[in-house]
Amino acid sequence: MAVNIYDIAREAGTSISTVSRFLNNKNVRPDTKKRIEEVIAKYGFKPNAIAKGLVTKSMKTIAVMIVDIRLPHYSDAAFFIDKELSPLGYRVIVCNTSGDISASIKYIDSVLELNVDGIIFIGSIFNELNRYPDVLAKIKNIPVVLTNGRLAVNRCGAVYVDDQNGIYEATKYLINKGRTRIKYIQYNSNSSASNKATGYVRAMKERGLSPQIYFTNDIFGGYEQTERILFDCRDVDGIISGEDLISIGVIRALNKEGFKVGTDVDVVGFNASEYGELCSPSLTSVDNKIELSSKMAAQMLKEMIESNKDARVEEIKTDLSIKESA
Amino acid sequence: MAVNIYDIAREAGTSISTVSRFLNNKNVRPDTKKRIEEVIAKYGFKPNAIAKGLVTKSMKTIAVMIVDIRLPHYSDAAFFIDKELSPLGYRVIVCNTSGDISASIKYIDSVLELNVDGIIFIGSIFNELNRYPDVLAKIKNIPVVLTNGRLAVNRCGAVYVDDQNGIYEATKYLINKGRTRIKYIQYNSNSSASNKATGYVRAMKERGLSPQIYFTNDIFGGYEQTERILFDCRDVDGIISGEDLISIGVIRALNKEGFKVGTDVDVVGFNASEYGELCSPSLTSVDNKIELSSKMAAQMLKEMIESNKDARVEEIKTDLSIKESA
DNA sequence: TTGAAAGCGCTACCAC
DNA sequence: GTGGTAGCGCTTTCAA
Repeated sequence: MAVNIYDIAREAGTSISTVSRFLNNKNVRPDTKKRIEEVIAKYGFKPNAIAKGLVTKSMKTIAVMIVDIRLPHYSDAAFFIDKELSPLGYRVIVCNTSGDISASIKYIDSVLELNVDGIIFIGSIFNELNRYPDVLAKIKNIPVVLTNGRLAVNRCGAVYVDDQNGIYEATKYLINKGRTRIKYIQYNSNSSASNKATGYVRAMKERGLSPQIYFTNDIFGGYEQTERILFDCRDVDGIISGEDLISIGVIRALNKEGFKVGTDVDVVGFNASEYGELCSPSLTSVDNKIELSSKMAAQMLKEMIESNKDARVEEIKTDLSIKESA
Repeated sequence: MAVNIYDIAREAGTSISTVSRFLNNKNVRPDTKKRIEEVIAKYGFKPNAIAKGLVTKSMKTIAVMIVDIRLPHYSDAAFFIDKELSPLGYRVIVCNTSGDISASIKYIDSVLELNVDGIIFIGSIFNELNRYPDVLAKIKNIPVVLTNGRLAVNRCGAVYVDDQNGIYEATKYLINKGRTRIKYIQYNSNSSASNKATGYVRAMKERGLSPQIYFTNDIFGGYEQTERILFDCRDVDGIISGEDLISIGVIRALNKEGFKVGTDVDVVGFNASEYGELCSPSLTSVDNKIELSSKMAAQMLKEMIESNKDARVEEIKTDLSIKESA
């Protein structure tokens, strides 16, 4: 049905070898080239990537493992990775692993069957894969890159964002502004979340202040949740959380209770997402450079795939993006 | 390096044909089956999907074309499509077309080379592809599904969400509450956006009220934008927009100016996204059933791929999700 | 139920 | 520079 390289060769009066060379920008005499070009244009011929992949072992396809594309942090990551790699001809397969490690493994199997050229894992949760030697064995021969993590395989690049220090600096910022009764809201209890919390605890203890952490599992912070937190927070002058959406919920609740956010009480978030502009006052937030880290991860994977470069480990420092809420 | 079907056959003392039959759940004698099973387990053998794809012409892969995965509406769509099709063994390739039709065409070419089994286009913007006969020609032989659109190709399913009626009903709701000075904020000027605006205009005119539309291109509604809108809106008692994020920005601005949203002035959004919970008062919004429509699109595509079913056209009605802002 | 062999559409090697 | 040909790892006839 669809035309193939044989059809093109026949009509151009040459061999499939020559057509193949043309397709791969190898040396072909100008006149032969011209004839091939014309026939290809005539039929709108596109070489079959599957057949090519079977020979070359590369499908020009990479997989991105993320927890949930609906969360701004992850959709940003997927977006910037796509933006970086699509122009280079790579196709991006997005896998919503839901933070469930057995689901992740299914996705890994699936993309491995497809012979993806590489995998990017977003988020420290994927460190858990180190506990599955059989999974590591499967991916030991293809390049992978993690953000905030590392896998015990041959070719594993990493982009670390110093989350802990980001929260540490944010806490110090509030303390330097004279805040002393600062609480931290921890979303989830995975390693990434507790890592951030540790930054807060460190900063508090350094100044002789006593840290206090609240836990939540609802990122959109239902009223009950934020109200409960507020109930405990009447004596608070600073609130930091590890996710912008949570801090935005806190601001909403504080507004409702009549607190002047940014004056009576400071609020700081994490991610510096655009959503921080949706609340009033706008949200001061730790900027963990999602665009930069995603691009670096993509770039790193590309280099590992194409130039067989050694795995690198890169570090990124966060900034504090100061707006109105602190 | 990796084991293949030949290795399995040899070690199981049978032929590759039989191993292939086993892999595809065809008839194999129990004892042969058992031997094959054991060898496969021993090596953790996974059949190569590329080789399989070359023969079967199916890679069990589908593509989703969306404008920008960072927008909640689209990331929801991608999430629910993945959730629906991944368990069935399909891999989902996400393409951020950026609303640029020539970028879309590049993505289409790319996934077509991969012989994807089908394509889902999210959003009416992809109706524009009808103006490119050469593009239509390329996809005329694979099943496609659009939400809020239709392509002039053989096998094109569609899931329509009646956006226009959703806004129409929302407008009538405000009018029935006694609001008369209702404005509409239109984001973008593509067919989807103007379609929604039309619903507003229809409802206003039916009641003899004069419609008034503001335009914006910034979905996160910078202050300047919302303030400008507000400047013109001092005589307003209702504001409707075609995107939740815009309405949330409006609420923030109104709060700041001292308006009592839900009392002095009603605000209605569109999408009924969870972000509507992030503002105070919480956002009343047209629920366009993104989860349902995404699942239906995925289901429809799957049926077209697997059972060669005829293309269907389905319609979904919106609801008005009433919260505090109206 | 099983095995042999052709073929899917390419790339890459070898000889010319 | 070009053409012939052997695979890549599967599925799918066709015979047995």
